[in-house]
Amino acid sequence: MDKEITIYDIADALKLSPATISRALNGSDIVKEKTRKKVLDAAEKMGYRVNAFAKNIRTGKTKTIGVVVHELRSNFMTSVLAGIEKVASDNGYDIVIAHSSENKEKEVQNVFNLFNKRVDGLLASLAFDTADWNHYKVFVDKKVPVIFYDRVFPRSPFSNVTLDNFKAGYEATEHLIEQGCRRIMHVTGDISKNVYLDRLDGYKAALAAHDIPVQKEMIRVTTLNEEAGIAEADKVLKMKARPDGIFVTNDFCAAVMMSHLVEHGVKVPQDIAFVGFNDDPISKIIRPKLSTVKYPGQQMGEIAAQRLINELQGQGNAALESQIVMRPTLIVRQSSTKKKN
Amino acid sequence: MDKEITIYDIADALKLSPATISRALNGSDIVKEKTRKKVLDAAEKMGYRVNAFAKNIRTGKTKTIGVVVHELRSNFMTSVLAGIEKVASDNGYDIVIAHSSENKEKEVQNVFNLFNKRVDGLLASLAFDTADWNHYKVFVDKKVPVIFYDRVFPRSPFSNVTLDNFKAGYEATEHLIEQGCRRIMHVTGDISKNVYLDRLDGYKAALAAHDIPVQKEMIRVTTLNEEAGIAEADKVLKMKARPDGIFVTNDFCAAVMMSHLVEHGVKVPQDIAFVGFNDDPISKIIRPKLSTVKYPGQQMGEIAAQRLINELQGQGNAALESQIVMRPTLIVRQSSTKKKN
DNA sequence: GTGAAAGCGCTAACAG
DNA sequence: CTGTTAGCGCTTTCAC
Repeated sequence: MDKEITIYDIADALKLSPATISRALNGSDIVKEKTRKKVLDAAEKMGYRVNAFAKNIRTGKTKTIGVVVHELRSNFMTSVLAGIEKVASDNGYDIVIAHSSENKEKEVQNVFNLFNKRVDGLLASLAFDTADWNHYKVFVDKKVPVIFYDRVFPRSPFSNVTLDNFKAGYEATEHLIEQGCRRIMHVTGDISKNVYLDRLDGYKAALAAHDIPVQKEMIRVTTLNEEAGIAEADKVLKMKARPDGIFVTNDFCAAVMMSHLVEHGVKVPQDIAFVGFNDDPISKIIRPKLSTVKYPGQQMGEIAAQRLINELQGQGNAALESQIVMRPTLIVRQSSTKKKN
Repeated sequence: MDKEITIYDIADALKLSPATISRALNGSDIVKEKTRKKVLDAAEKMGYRVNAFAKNIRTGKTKTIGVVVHELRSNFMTSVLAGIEKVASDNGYDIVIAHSSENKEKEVQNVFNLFNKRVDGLLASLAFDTADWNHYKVFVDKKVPVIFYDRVFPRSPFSNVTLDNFKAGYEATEHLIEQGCRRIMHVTGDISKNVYLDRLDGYKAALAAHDIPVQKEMIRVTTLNEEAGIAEADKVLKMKARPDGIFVTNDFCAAVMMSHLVEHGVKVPQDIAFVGFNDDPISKIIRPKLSTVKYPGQQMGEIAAQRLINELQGQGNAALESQIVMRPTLIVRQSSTKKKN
């Protein structure tokens, strides 16, 4: 009961050769239908399980794709993962998740780890402070395909799947303008990341389109965590000329800021309108409910995984569609509704 | 550049035997210091990377532990994972995470998957609707150690690490009683899980200790999601005799209920005091801030992982300490503070 | 259709 | 201290 069953055991039991067992198990079409059945039955009955290592060592393939995530704690990310998992398992691939907790060191370590595990391909989203792609070079060297999703390198030779962050930033900002805001603050994250840089550009473009000057002091680059939310709220309270609208690129941070301001007598949306980002559950629970930008995480995962698998199976048009950009949706709730309909 | 470097290549280059290379690479102490250095240098220079499969197939060990999580989306869970990761990597183990999204089918599939991947040991927390442990039997049969954490089987032959849910339930309820509540509602999850059953028992015991009768209609078994929160809040609104305190075993659901009630004119904590569970970030953002029960996720992860590794290394006292229970802390915020100090 | 045999990269006796 | 040798379980020519 302790010993593993191997194809040799099945071969012995059936008076066949290991080669035939192997062929039958792998659905080779040159084995007689009757034999195949017999083998499959025996395998089942004897409790046979492939030894993936032995298989991998021979084939050089692992049928596994690695997924590097920068953070697990978000709704968006779990949706993306769900999408990846779906497509992967539909195509017979396993996935192994490595999460870097927004930490570059960990990301580097994880990437090497996945490389050593010999994943067939890699899907990755960058940690907050990842600035170079040296650690992905091993994959390039061995010609193991890598596709980035969500947080990608601004200008890199890799394929990637992203949200249209520019458009998202533009629409969120324009929405605030349409609600009558003129002094719009933008609270965002590290703009060396495409994600935040593009949203910022969208914000600027929307202001420009409506002839509102961009003011440097209204653009706040922060860590987007709880402390940052409180700190920024405090700064707003101290401003002589407060903003009348704030676009924060993260719901959690937006919620913190908003609560803090409300607690200090600011009326939302009347004094200051708010728009967040992500459609996190928190946006529906907080009062006033937070307007936000939603994007299709599950589909992003599905698309990224499908492209990787296509490439693995040699059907890749990587060169033809190396950048895929997905469209966001603005969700308007009370926090930004100054005008009643 | 495309070909993998093997220990044979190094052996050839250095005019040594593969065995010596292997020994040097694995830090065996019977190899001469000078040779070891030479080998390590060469390996580095030639770009050698172990082939984990070849290694695993020989040793029968993968130096990998599988982690089954019922849900990733919580703060608590990511803390647990961080703890597991820390201990694992300190001991030279990799971890592979499989998440079941509260879905039994997926859990079953993940467990088999990890089994096939030949993890050396398993840490698992059960999905919402997992009721039997048939899928873990393969591990038992092959004597691969499994330790459950957080969500465990109420009465099972496995070791586990849990929160003292009874105590948590007791303290949360007693706190409400001390604040003057007498009609205390308990909103919780599936009580076939230890987690919820024990909290319920704690709730009942606290009521009993204060001579408050337990009323069946005040105990609500729900799914603890958003819809459940709204539905329960609606039911409360329709009650002739409303509760004056509610203990919800999940912060998110508590927040939803609370918001909904407040929106319908209920004053929190004056009319109804609230206590949640988990110390989720949301508990600090919502107004009034939510009292809650916090527990040490990171330590739970560390302890679970350490115990598993001890067992793997034959230092296990599994029989002696098969159940480890961790102590929760009640965090009092505005949502339950009826009495001012 | 099936079998025999070689070998993937590595480790673990057993010698020396 | 180092080398020789024999597999681990599987796939894959090449024969039959």
